[in-house]
Amino acid sequence: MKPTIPKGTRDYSPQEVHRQNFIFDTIKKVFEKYGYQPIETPVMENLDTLLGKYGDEGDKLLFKVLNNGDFLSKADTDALDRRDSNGLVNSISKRGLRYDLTVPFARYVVMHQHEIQFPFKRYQIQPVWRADRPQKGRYQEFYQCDADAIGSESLMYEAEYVLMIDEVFTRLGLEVEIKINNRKILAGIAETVGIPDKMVAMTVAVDKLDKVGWDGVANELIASEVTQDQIDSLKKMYGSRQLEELKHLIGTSAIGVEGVNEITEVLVYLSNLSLTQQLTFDPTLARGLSYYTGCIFEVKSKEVQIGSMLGGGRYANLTEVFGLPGVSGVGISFGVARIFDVMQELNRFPEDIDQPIKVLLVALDETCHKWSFNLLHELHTNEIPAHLYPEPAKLKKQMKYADSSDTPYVIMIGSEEMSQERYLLKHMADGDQWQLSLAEIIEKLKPN
RNA sequence: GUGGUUGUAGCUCAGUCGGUUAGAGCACUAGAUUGUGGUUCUAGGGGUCGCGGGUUCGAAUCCCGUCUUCCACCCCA
Repeated sequence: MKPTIPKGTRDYSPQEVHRQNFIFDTIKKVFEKYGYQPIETPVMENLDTLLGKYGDEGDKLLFKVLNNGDFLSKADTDALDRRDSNGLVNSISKRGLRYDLTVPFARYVVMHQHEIQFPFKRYQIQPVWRADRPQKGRYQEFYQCDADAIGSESLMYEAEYVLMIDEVFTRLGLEVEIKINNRKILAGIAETVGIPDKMVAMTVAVDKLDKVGWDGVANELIASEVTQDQIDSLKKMYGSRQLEELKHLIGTSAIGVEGVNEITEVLVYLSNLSLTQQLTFDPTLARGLSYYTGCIFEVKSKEVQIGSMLGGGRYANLTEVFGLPGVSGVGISFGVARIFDVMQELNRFPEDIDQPIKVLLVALDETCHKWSFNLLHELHTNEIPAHLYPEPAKLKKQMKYADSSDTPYVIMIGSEEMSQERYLLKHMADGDQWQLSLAEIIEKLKPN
C-alpha cells in the first residue's frame, strides 16, 4: 500500500521538532515567569462538553469519535433511514476531539474547583483538532499554547497578556501587530446604530472592512436586512478609530461605554511600560469564539500574509454551563503551526537548535570498533552527544554519513590511534584536524 | 460546507495533436580513490503517470467519480 497521512495533518522531522520545541520553550518560559501552572487534559472530551460552545460553525468542525462495539445496533434507525447525519450523531458518537483548550479548561476548573485557589492561572500546550478545509497555515491538527487566568474580573490580566504576547513574539524575533477590542464596544455600536439584534451579523461584516471596504460591508449588511440609514450611521461610528471619539459617539449605550472604559483601563495599566511590538485598538476586530464577552485579542504578522497567530479574550461565564456560575476568566492562545510557518518562511530560527549529534566516531577495523565503543561511552558520560558508526565500513562511507547528517566533528580511530591512545579529531566545516587524547577531546567538545 | 486548482522517479519539474520502450536536473548506489566528506568524471538502480471506472485499435494526455494539495469564500490559531 501507499502510505499517506490524513488531510490537514503533517509529519515533523527532527529539524522541525527541534524548531517547534524552540517555540514551545520560548512560550513556556514566559508563561512560567508570569506564574502560570501547567495542566493537561484528554484529547477526547464528551461531545456534550464541546457542543454548543463555539457557535454553529464550530459544532460543524468538531471531530466526532465513533462509539466502540456494535454501535449500529443502538443507532437511531429513523435518522439512519432518513440519511440524517446530524440526527444520527447522538446515537453513534458520544465523544469528540477537543476543538480548543479553553472549553476543556472550563470543564477542568468546574471538576477540580475544590482543589483550586482562585484566581487560578494555568497554561496548557497540547494539540487540538478542527475538521476545517485545509489551506496554507490552516491545519486539521495543530498545537495551541494557552494561558488563562480564571476567578477574577481584574483587567490587570488583560494588560498582563499584552505584556506576555509582546515578550513572546519579541523573543521569537517576529514583528507583529497586537490588536485589542472589546465585545461590549461592539454591542454598544450595534445598540447605538439601532441593530442590537443584528450584532453578530454586524461584527462579522465589519471584521472584513479592511479586506472588502465599505461597499462590501454594506452589501453583506443589506443582505442581513440592515437599512441604508443604519449602515450610514455605522460608517460614521467607524469614521475614526480613536478611543476618545468612539466614547463620545457611543455615549448613549451603557454597555458601549463600559467597553470603552475597560479598554482604557487596560491601557492605563500599560501606560508606564514600553512595548516592543505595536499595540492597536481596533474596533473592527470581531474575532473570537462565541463565548467571549469582554476584551478580545488577536495577533497578526506584519511580515507574512497568514491568518492570526494568536487569539484570545475574556469569557465572563464559560463555567456556568458546567454548573459553576459567576466565575470570569480571560486567556490567550498561541497558534504554533502558524508561528512555525512564519518563522520558517522568514528563516528566523536560530542555527544552534538543529544540532543534536556533536561528533561521529569512525572506526577503521573490527578491533578499533570494539575499542571505540568504550570511547563512545566516555563521551556520553561527559554529556557529549555522540554516535559511533555501527560497523567499520569504508572510511569514505562513514565520512559521507557525517557530512550529510551535518555532524560537526568526526573522531577517527585506527590501529595507530588505538595503540597511542591519541585520536584524530576533525572539524568538518573547515577541515582542521588534531591528534588528541580522549581527555583533550572531551575538553574541547564538552558543552559549556 | 461552496467554488476553483493541483497530482508524472526520493525531491523539483518536462512530456507536442491521444501513438512505439515516459524523460531531465538534483538525490541515491558502485567505481575512479585500500586512512579523509564536500568538487569532478564514469557506470548503475529506481515509475501501479494519485486512485477507481469509462471512451478509444491505442490514454500520463480525453470524460466521470474519488482522494490529496493549494487558492478564494465561510470560519478560525
